[in-house]
Amino acid sequence: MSHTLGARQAQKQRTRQAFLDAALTLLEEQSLSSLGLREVTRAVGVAPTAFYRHFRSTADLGVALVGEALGSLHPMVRPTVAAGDDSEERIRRAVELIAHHVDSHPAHVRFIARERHGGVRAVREAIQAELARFAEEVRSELAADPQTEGWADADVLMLAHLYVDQMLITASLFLESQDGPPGERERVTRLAAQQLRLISRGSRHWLD
Amino acid sequence: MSHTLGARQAQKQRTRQAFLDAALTLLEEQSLSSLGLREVTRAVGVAPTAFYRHFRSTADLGVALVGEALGSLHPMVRPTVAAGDDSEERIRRAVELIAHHVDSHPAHVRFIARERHGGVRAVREAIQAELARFAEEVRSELAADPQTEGWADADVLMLAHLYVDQMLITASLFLESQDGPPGERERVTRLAAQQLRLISRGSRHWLD
DNA sequence: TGTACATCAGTGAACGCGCGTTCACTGATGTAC
DNA sequence: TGTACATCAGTGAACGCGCGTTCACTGATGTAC
Repeated sequence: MSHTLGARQAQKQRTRQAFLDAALTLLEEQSLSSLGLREVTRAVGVAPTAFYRHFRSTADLGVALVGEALGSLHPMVRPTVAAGDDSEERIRRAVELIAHHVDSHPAHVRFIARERHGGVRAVREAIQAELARFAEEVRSELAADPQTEGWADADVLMLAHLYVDQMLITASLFLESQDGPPGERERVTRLAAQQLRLISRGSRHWLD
Repeated sequence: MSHTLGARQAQKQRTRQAFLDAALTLLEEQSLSSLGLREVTRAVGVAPTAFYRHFRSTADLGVALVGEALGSLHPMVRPTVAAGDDSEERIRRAVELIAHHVDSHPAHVRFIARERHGGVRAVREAIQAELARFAEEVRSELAADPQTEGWADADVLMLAHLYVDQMLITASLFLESQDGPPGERERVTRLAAQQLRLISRGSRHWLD
């Protein structure tokens, strides 16, 4: 085992991760506000009291999940939005990137969509804060693009929010398409691409 | 009392409505998947068993709330979207209409935002079905507009979904602005108006 | 209008169950010398 | 390297509590004649 961490610390981290993974799985069928502490410890295979060695409450665990879930989403943000033009290739790749992310982290996407407006204040606020950071990052990406030259700062941020929201809506549609009829995924792909195109057109003619 | 309904039926309806109202209030602080049957009956002031005279479960009650909540939203849809141009006056009125709706039915808006991706399948599906109907209605409104002449049918529906989603995002932002700093409401008003303008511009140049 | 019977919204007691939290504990890991 | 002590992740028993659901009931309202 790693000497820099110590066997005890390493084991604790592994258990903590097991809590997060088990919770994420359980949250596919319910909301955080109804997730039970005993339910999670049962899924992990430890005593109920072990929970308190890692989290103060299920809400606390939820906040930790926000970091994990939006951390995995993070690398996806820039490429989705880079350059505001409607080059076919760029839009195609952006939508594919979202679809791929939903395929590889479906539980993360579901968690964020579900708890963004969910019943647990601390988690809601953590998600809003992270999404605001995303929007700020997208804003700075867009500001560097010649497309937004001469735009008011507030308008660049407005467009950034539009892209971030659109990204989440699309991710959520891909998620739902997983238990939909065959061909649903393709329908969502086309829909998302057309919506990005329309937003692009709007950007291109913003200063008309 | 109304002769056409009967005192018994009328009283039953009143109790049922009390259940819906109490549940909506309780759902401001939690999700449907953690709402308890006894919690609701306690709020109404009846015995727990009275619940079963009206609903099979809290999920069933949730489905009834979907009808009520989206019914109240319904009259708002058409005017928000009527005519795809970006006339200042039209956009201003649309945003004001949304803001007014959030002011007068905050609990309905919160319920829909929360449960749209929430932990109760039957409710999620009921909301998706109603929103699809909204989108269809918006589509038919847009199709009648000269703006969309020559558009593919799928693209008109695509734009309709964009408007419906935008409407919900805006409503949700207004809701959050209620416990935000002063001036937040005005910021949301401007943001929403600019986003509608951008979508309008995109529509206007769709066939370029 | 009055009477006899049917309906049914709401009651209240009872049930078994799983919940979150407390507490003193154990025993493997870490640390000081 | 070996020893003695400290730390602390995970345990297991115990608690009081509120949950959803069942059941036989009551009494006001509705209906038939």
